[in-house]
Amino acid sequence: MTKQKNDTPVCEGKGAGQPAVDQVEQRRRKRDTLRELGVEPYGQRFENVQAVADVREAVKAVEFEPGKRTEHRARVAGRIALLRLMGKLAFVTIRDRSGKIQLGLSRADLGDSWPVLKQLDLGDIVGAEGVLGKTRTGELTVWVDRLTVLSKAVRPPPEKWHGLTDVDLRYRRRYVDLFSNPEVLAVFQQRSAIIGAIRASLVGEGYYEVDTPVLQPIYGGAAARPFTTHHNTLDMKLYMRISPELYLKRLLVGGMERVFEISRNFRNEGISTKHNPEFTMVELYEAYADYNVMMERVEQMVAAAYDVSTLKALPDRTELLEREKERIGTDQDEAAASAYAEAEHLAAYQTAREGVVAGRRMVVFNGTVLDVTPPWSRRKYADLLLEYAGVAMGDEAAVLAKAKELGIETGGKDHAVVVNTLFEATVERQLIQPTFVYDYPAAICPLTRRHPDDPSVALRFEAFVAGMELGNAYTELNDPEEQSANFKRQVAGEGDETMAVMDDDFLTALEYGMPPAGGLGVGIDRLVMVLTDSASIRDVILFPLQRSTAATDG
RNA sequence: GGGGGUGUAGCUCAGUGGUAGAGCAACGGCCUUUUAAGCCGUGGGCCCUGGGUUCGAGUCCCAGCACCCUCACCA
Repeated sequence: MTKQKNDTPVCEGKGAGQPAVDQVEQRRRKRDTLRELGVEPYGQRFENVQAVADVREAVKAVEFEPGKRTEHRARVAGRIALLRLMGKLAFVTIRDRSGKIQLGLSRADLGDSWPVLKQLDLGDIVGAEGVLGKTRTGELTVWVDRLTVLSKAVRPPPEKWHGLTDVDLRYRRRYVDLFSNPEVLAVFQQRSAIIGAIRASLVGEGYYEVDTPVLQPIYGGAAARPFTTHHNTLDMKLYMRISPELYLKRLLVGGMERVFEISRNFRNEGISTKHNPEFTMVELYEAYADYNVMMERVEQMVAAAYDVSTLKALPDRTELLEREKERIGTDQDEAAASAYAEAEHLAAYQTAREGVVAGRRMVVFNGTVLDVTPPWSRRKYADLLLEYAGVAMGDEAAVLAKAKELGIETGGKDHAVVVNTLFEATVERQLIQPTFVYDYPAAICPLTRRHPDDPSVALRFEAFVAGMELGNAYTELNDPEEQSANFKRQVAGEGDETMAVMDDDFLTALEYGMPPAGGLGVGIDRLVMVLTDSASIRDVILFPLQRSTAATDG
């Protein structure tokens, strides 16, 4: 749909009289008029700009007399969100990264610059300087004496109240989504803060941040199909990494005893609200630790991430929903069920807010209240399987019977694989509150040390939140013989954890001696989803993969 | 891959087989403290694409394309 419409150039005039001119053409004309007025429509550096939020903060304590101006000056810049021209006076609301502020412009103040105003449109970027005041209605206003055009937008922005809602277009033109939907911008600002907090948290524990290859001759560390590519000069087949694991462990061998990487991984698998072909993990390894330490690291990182994001987000989102509810209330035939759902959602926010007041770290995700305050619940894999599937992990007959009952394919599959499929089908979606599930069937954990008291299980845990896998961790296997044997089984295609090629160099590294260690990967995108109440992974990835690249136009 | 849904003006959306609609945005006019500003007027459409049924299709049928939800698959 986008292609067809946007390729249409200027609308042709129908019938007699004036030719019909589309909005882009109108704006181009205004751009030209600006040049005729001696105003360059694409400005340059605009110095000493204050963020709108900083302007507000600076005069927080000032007592304004409504209708009067003060001596406080402000210099701001942003995109025009609202434009109201009234004869010799205009109000222009601009938005920058930190918020909105109103500009007041009068012909008396602007003098010769006044005609410039008529050439401005919604979506243009302007700079303005003037004195602060409040209108009779109490709105903080910059009474502009100098107006600078910084960028003329020749395309009109989306409708000002609803913004851009077409999901496809929002992802394809994320830049429009970002400037027209402030809550989207807020999500990505929080994402930035969350990654910063995780980084700071690990650096504070003495971790080194490293970068390991994205282009790998041998892929490993996870069971997923890779994207393949080719290097021309070396005439070499390469894979985009599916995991940084095997490289980070080499660094443990090298003596970097605490390392982490914020790693973009690429998996050539299905796309869903929880899966994007490229996604971000923080993966870390800590010598002399084990998976119990890794549980603490998860709790610590999530707490750090929470502290920089949700405390701010909670009231904002509540306000947003209240506004939404109000809007629905005014639309007469809007489904009452929808309003009810919103009310339920608000109730969840209320509960979360009360929890926060009581000192808990609580969020609302998809309408469910989650408490991510450490410590999280720790549950043994086998116990959960017994509880939700009603079968003992070691009881092959019972596991098979239950799997068949649920329509799970079992033919020719390893017992551990059947067990895990059963686990995924019965247990995972029940794990709403943050939970560490530990001691997985050993056969599905080729990189994990086995339990010293029970070799059928491995020292691995996965972290679940809202029925979604958030992280995965092991007490790392550092025995090269055992690792070699596990790899051989994988290459042979056993246990559903296949590997294309043996990574001999990794085994060589282990033979030099890798310290015992705990290792952990946490899905950043999913964590951001939970902390920003985003229902789809595409809402926390700036440019999620979309079909068809032909949609761009001039 | 299965099931369900959506696709109409720049944006958000109505539309009952019979000449294509609203709000916002745009254009013209009035207006010096407005609040999603208002009032008067004007322009703007390959109704996703391709077939079919029909005297007549935005509407009904079939196929396709794109997106969303869901199930399946998926460390």
